[in-house]
Amino acid sequence: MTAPTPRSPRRSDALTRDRIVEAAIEILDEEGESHLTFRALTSRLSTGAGALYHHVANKDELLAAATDGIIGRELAEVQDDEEPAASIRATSLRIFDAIDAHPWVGTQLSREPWQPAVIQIWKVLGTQLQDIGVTGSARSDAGSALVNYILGAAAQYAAGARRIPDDGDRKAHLEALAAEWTRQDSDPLVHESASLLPEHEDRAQFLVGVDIFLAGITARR
Amino acid sequence: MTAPTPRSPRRSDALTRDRIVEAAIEILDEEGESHLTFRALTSRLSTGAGALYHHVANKDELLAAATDGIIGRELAEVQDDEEPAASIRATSLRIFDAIDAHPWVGTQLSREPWQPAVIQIWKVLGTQLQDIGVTGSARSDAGSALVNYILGAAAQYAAGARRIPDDGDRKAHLEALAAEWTRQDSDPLVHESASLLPEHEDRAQFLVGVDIFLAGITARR
DNA sequence: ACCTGAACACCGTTCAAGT
DNA sequence: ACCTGAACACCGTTCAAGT
Repeated sequence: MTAPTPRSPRRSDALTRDRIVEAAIEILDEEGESHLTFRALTSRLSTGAGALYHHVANKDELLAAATDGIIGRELAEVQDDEEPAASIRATSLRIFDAIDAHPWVGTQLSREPWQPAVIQIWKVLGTQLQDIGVTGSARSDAGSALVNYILGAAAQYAAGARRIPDDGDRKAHLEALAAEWTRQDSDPLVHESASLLPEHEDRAQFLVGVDIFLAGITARR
Repeated sequence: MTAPTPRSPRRSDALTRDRIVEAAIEILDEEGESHLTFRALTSRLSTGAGALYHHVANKDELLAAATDGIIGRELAEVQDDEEPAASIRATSLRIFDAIDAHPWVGTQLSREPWQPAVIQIWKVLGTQLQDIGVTGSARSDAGSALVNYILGAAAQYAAGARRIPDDGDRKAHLEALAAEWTRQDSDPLVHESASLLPEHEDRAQFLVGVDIFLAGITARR
């Protein structure tokens, strides 16, 4: 244990790990994943590259910390519903919405299974699964299915949203994509999928997936 | 001028897109994702960078083509079982095994939703869902849930396998990870998960996830 | 201890020049 | 048309030198 050392007044702009992670989140949100570089960070924080490495091991750790920051804030808001299945739906939607607001989080979450943000998700959903009466290795199996579904959907929707912006042109984009599919492929199933594409809503479809897994977990209990 | 043109041993034929994709798959399999560079490719194919760009638009397209090559070969082997649910299990396991053999495929599949390999997976599973009696927008919802689960699990297991090699030390690695979890976290749920970790089998757990999904589809039909 | 910023060892991609 | 390979505009990371 160290004795409380008297310190000189902290410079208000002292570099800390948190400040670096915050700056990284700003760049990721404002300019996108490809613009997060150590050079952009040093410029935004008016420092040198070596200073950043004094607080952060490398870029992977920085991305994991930024992701953990976003997911942590979101999961802190989770309030358990009286109906345990409703809590699982709410948690899943929170994660979906966080990724919708920060697409880079969707990419990062599927990159490293034991990063802090993924462990957080596991813990919250694991507890909620316990609440609906799933325990032991069944909980571990159900949790893995649900987490893998959420992370997979997250990555796909995030990548899709990056390509097809959710603006006024969204429907036109989806119609163009549907037209491309039907042109390239005569399979009637592809045609049917293409016809459904323009009306497709990511968030609603994501929730249907959560419900399918919940129904499956209940059916097998 | 003297007679026949000297050629380097690997360069016995003209450069084609297929030859480039094959060489990329070799590098990815033998040396890993981080070693696939255009410089490594030019060296293996005894050519220049510009020549590669004459056949392939960029690195993303090359990775998508390599992934499509692996997935295409694997799905071509799919034979429909008499029991339609068994066909879905078999297809899912084929994709899992392909990713187990080529971890980079798992990473790539979750990067771009409308790449050829993902569309192939959609088509095969969509047809098999049709066979168990799911049609219209229900098929689209179920297909999205199943594909997202498979791709999410694929990415997680592939990233995990990269960190914890499936060799004699696997169990020791998992025990060390479990010990780390329990040290950092006193939550009894985390302790229970940690105790299950060393005996955990990715492939079996993946299949349980597919079964949960199938049970959910059946329950909601 | 904390920070600076030049230097190192790479990248993907382009393009004038060759056959 | 197809190919070559140097050049360009970047990267993440390191490290001797400063305060």
